[in-house]
This record gives sequence, C-alpha cells and structure tokens, in this order.
Amino acid sequence: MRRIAESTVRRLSIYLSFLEEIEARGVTTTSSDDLARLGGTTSAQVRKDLSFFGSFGKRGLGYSVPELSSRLREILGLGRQWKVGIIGAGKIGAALARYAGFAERGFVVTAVYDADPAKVGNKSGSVAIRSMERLEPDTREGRFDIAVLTVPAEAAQGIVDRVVKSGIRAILSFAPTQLSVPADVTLRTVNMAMELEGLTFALTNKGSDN
Amino acid sequence: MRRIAESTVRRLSIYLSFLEEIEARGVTTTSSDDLARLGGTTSAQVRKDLSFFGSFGKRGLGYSVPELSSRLREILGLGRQWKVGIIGAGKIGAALARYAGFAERGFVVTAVYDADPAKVGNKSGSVAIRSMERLEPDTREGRFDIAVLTVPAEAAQGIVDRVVKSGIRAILSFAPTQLSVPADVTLRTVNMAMELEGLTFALTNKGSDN
DNA sequence: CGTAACTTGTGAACTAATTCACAAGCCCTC
DNA sequence: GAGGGCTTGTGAATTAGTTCACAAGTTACG
Repeated sequence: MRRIAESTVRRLSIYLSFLEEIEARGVTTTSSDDLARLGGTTSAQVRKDLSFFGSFGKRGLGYSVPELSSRLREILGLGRQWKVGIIGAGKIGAALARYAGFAERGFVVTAVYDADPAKVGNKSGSVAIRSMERLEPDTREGRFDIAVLTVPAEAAQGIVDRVVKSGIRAILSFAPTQLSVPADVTLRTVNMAMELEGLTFALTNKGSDN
Repeated sequence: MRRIAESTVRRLSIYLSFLEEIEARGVTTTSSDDLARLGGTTSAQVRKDLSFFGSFGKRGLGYSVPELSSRLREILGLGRQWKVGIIGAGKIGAALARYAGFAERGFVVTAVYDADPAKVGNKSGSVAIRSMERLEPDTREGRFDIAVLTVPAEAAQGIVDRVVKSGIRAILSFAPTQLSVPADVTLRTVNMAMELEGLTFALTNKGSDN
C-alpha cells in the first residue's frame, strides 16, 4: 500500500463519525458532496481520500452509508477491541480513564499506572491503579496494545523507552515535550501549550495577513 | 506578512520550548542543527521557518539563546498575559482548570462555566463555576480572550456560535465533533478519538507500507 | 431503448511544503 | 589581513498534497 498522509487518515475519521451519525438517523445513502460539506472539505478530496483504499461508491448514486462506514471502520482498524493502558493517574489520566467516549469506539482501558505508591491499589474509574514496576511484565503479557501517557514531561521519554522495549507499537502522549521513538512505533502527541500558542499566534498576527 | 503554515507555527512552539529549557541550563548559543536534532526536523527546515519572520542568527556562530527565545515569544504572541475561559466543568474541564502548565506559559484561567445549576458556585481550582447565562455579558466585558470548550459534542456548535457572536476570536475545542466558525475566528480541535484512530490505522496497516 | 440527470473515480494541473545546495558573513589563528 | 572552518539565509529543485475536470457508470423516465 502506498504511504497514506496523516491528513488523509484524520479526514477518514471525520467521515466515519458523520456516517455513524447519519446511519443512526436512518439515512442509507450519501455522496462525496455531503461528506465534504459536513467535514469542511471538498468532494474531490473525499473521493481522492477513499480512492487510496478502493472504490466504494456507485457512479450516479453515491455511497451506501452502512457499507462505507463499515469499510472505513475496517480501514481504520476499528473492527476489533483495542486495550489501552493509561500511564500516569494524575488529573488528566484520571479524566481519561473515566472518559466514556473511549468505550463507544471500541477502546477499553485495561490498566492504569502511577509512580506514586500511595495511589497504587486505588481505583481510577473501574480500574485499579498499578505500580510502574508492572509496566514491563504487563506489556509483555499483552495487557494493553496502546499506551496513553499522562505523566510529567521529564518522565515521558524514559517511559516511552520502557514500553517500546517491551513491545508497544502505538503511543498517545499528553506530555508537553518532544519524544523520540523508533521508526516502527507510531507516536501522536497532544500538547495543550502548543495548541494555545497556535491561537495566540493567530490572534497576534491577524490583520497583517488573513 | 505572507501566510504562515500551521506546521511552521507548531515547530516554532517546539523550538521555543527547547530554547527555554537550555536557557534555564545556562546555554547561551545554539544552532539550527541543534534545534533540528532536538525537534525532530532538519536544520534547513529550522532556518526556513525562522526566515519567514526575519533573520535572527549570526553566520558562522548560530543563534543567541536569549535573543531567539525572546523573538519567538514575541512572534507567538506570548509577550502578554492571555485570559482563558473554560466552558464545561466536567472531568476534562476540571483537569484543565487546575493544570499548572497553563500559568507557566502566561495563560490564566479567569472563568469556568457549566450548564448544570448544581455546579454553579462551586470552585473548580481557584475559580468559581459560573452559569452559562454569564457567557455573553462576560465575553463582552473582556473576561476572557480564548475559549476552551470541554462540553458534549451536541452542545459544542451552539456554544461556539454564542461566544463568536459576542466577540471571541480564538477557540480550543475538546468536543469530538466538527465545528464551523467564520474565517476571522481561529479554531483548534483536539479529538481523542481521532488520535486513537490514527494509531489503530497505523497498527493495522503496518508491514504493508512503512 | 434512448436520453437526461447524476455522481463516482482518477489522471493531470496546480499549489504548498520541504529539502538541497551554496554564496555570504562571521570568528579565530597565524 | 589572509585563509580556514563554521553556520546562516535563501533561491532553486524536489516532493507531497489538493483541486480540477472529465470519461465512465448508474438510475429514472418517457
């Protein structure tokens, strides 16, 4: 398969969430134009995005909503349940552990870790907090597929190295720091400070550009 | 000023965070090569990014750390304090309201809102939770510059419309839905589901590509 | 069955972003 | 003050991503 741009994958997620929405409302057919309008892009972009994976529509008619959403779920790897381990049971970690949106998409939190011995054993949502020492054995036993990092910036790289070494290949980090991983590991970072700075940049430079 | 790519702005944030880090360690000089290595990019990219805003280095020598970090803060609009209003005092909203990283970067949470009357008046961090009805008057009085949305997907567009109408020009949304704003409003969206789907896509399609 | 009205799928054209590559400038040493 | 060793700043070349534009299907209808 040709390399797929991250922007394309993001849009596929958007298309899928609309498809699920209109599917729930009983709509059975849609078009690239509908998807584009709802997703803030163009119909050509929608068709091009889908064309990387096959051809799912009928000329003159459009797309079958159930079929396309099922194909997108498959493409995005949502046909199975994914186990998520949350590392760091602070405010954000705890909020995520309880976040219902996880389950709706097939993600289940199977472990929460914290370095603070006082927290170990407490429940975070429905999951007991585990000691950081469990990280390697748990990972090797396949207790989770995806690591979500909600630890302080200083600790993040060390933990990334540990979970990568014991076999994790997908990491979502909320730590406000640049992390490095081997080429075969996928890392996504959500950095609040960076998002806010994008906004202040725009506020500060509005008018002079557009 | 020529239109600046979002990717460039994101990298400027990264460069700045490194500069602050090494500045704290007493380093006084750096090079595009250092910044590139730490930020996971190339030295040509660093120089090109900076070149959109001026020329801040000395050939043969590199960049003065204090000078460059100060210029970047200025470019990113961090020379002043920004007031943030958090709309939605659920788990994520509450976690953000207490998030110390905010203050470090010059952001101060001046208001927290919630639609649930039972929550109004309670404290979230050091700020009292206000009624949603206060949104318009508060916004018009300049109580906050940036709106952070942590409300359910269904409520998000309505609130965006309200704050935009009363003058807000920068919004950071955590609602898992596509939002639309006028061209003069900057919107950034953080969507957990989308990030996780980016990971499952990669996990599912590894091997066949790279 | 023919034609009109649609909508997809996709090369080709275009636009945006990144990387290359090198002249220009700076510091240091002799 | 000339030469060597560095590193910036930036046009040019390249690569990546988006948009255009249209042939090829599909349905509806007379």
